[in-house]
Amino acid sequence: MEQKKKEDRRVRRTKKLLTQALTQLLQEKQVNEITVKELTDLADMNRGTFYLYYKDIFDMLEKIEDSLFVSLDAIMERHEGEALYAQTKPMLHDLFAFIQENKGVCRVLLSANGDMNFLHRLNEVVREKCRGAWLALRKGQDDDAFDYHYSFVVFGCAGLIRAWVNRDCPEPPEEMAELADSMIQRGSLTDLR
Amino acid sequence: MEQKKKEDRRVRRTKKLLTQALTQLLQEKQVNEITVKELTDLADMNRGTFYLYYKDIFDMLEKIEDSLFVSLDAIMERHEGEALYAQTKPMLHDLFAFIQENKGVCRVLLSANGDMNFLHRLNEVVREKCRGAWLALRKGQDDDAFDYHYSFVVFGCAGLIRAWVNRDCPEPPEEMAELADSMIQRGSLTDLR
DNA sequence: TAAGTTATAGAACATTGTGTTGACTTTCTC
DNA sequence: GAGAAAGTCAACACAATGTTCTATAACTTA
Repeated sequence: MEQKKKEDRRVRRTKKLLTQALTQLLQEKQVNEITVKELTDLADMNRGTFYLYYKDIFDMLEKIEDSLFVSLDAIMERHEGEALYAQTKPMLHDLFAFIQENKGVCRVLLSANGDMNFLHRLNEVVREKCRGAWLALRKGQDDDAFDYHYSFVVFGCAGLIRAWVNRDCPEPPEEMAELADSMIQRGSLTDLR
Repeated sequence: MEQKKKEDRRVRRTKKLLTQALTQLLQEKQVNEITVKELTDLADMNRGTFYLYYKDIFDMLEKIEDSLFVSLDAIMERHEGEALYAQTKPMLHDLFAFIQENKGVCRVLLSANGDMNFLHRLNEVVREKCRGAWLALRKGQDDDAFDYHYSFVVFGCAGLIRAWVNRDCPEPPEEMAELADSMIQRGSLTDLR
C-alpha cells in the first residue's frame, strides 16, 4: 500500500499527460463517450501504454479521485480536534485553498460530465470523520438525524464548490470558508453582511 | 414537443420493461458497464427494439430524467407565488411526496452509479425558477451571492433526499419538508426539537 | 559514462458490443 | 376483421477493446 521510492520520470510523465488529456476531454463530453484511443491520441502516446496503468477510463478516473482523497484526508486529519468544538472555519479554509489549487480536476469531477461516485465517496469519508464529534455535541439525537444533516452539508458544500470552480475561483478561500460556515451554521437564507 | 394522443400499449409496455431493467442494473453496476444486450436480455426483448426508442443507454437515462423534470416543474409552478414570501415548506412537502412515489428511480439517479448530469439539470431548473424571487428579497446582493446560495441549497437537498431514499423513506414527507426547511432557514447545526 | 533495467512504440490479433437493415410475425387500434 | 404499427430474428460491417510480441528509447544507478 505504501509508496515505493519514487516513480520513473517516464511514468510520471505518462500519467500526467493522460490526466491532462482526460481532464480536457471531460470538459467536452461524458465519460462514456471517451474512448481509450482518442485519449491516447490526444496525449500523443501508444494506446497500449494506457493499459499499463489503468483497466479502463473509469478506473483511471477513480485513481485520480484516490489521490484527491489522500489530500482531503490529510486536511481533515489536521483539524480533527476542532470539530469537537464546532469550529469548522479553519478546516474549511484549508479545504477551499486546496480546491483552488486543484480547480481543474475539481471542476470536471463536479461538472455535468462528472462522477457521482466521487460525491458518494466524499460523503462516506466525511461521515466517518464527523460522526463521533457530531454525536458528542448532540447527545439527544439519533443516528438518523446525523445521516440527514451531514448529507445535506456535504452535498451543499459540493454544490457551493462547484459554483465556485465554475467561475474559476474569483473569491479568495477565506471568503468562501466564511460563506460556507455561515450557511452551515446559520442557514442559507440569512444575509451575510 | 407535445404529447401525441396516447402511446400504443406495446410501446408503453416496452418502455416500462426497459426502465425497470435499467433501474435494476443501475443498482448493481455503473452506467458504462451496462450493455444494450444485457439490458434487453433482462427485459426479455429483442436488442433491436431498444434502438426504436433510444440512441444508447445514456440517452435512455436522460429521457427518464426528462419525465421527472416535467413533474418537478409542475410542482414548482404550483408554488411559484409562495417563493416570494420565502414560504418553502408547502413546496418542499409536495416535493418530498413526489420523491417518495418515485423513490426507485430517485435512488439510482442519486446513487454512486447515478448521473451528475441530473444534478446539473436540477441546478439549472431551480436557478431559473428562483432567481427572480431571491433577488427581489435581497436587493442589496449581487448575482454571485445568489449562485452560491442556491447551489448550496439545491445540492444540499439532493444530499438529504439521497440519504432519505437510501433508507427507503421511513419518515413521512411532512417531517422531511420540516427538516429541509429548518436546515435551509436556520442552518444544519441547529437542533430541530 | 557505461551497463543493466524499465517504459514505450508499433503492429497484429481475437473478441465483443454497436448500430442498422430486411423479411417475417404478432399485436394493437379503429 | 382490415390495416397499421411494433416486435422478432438473423445477418452485416464497423469500431473499440484488451492482450501479446518484438524492437527501440529513456531512465537509474553505480
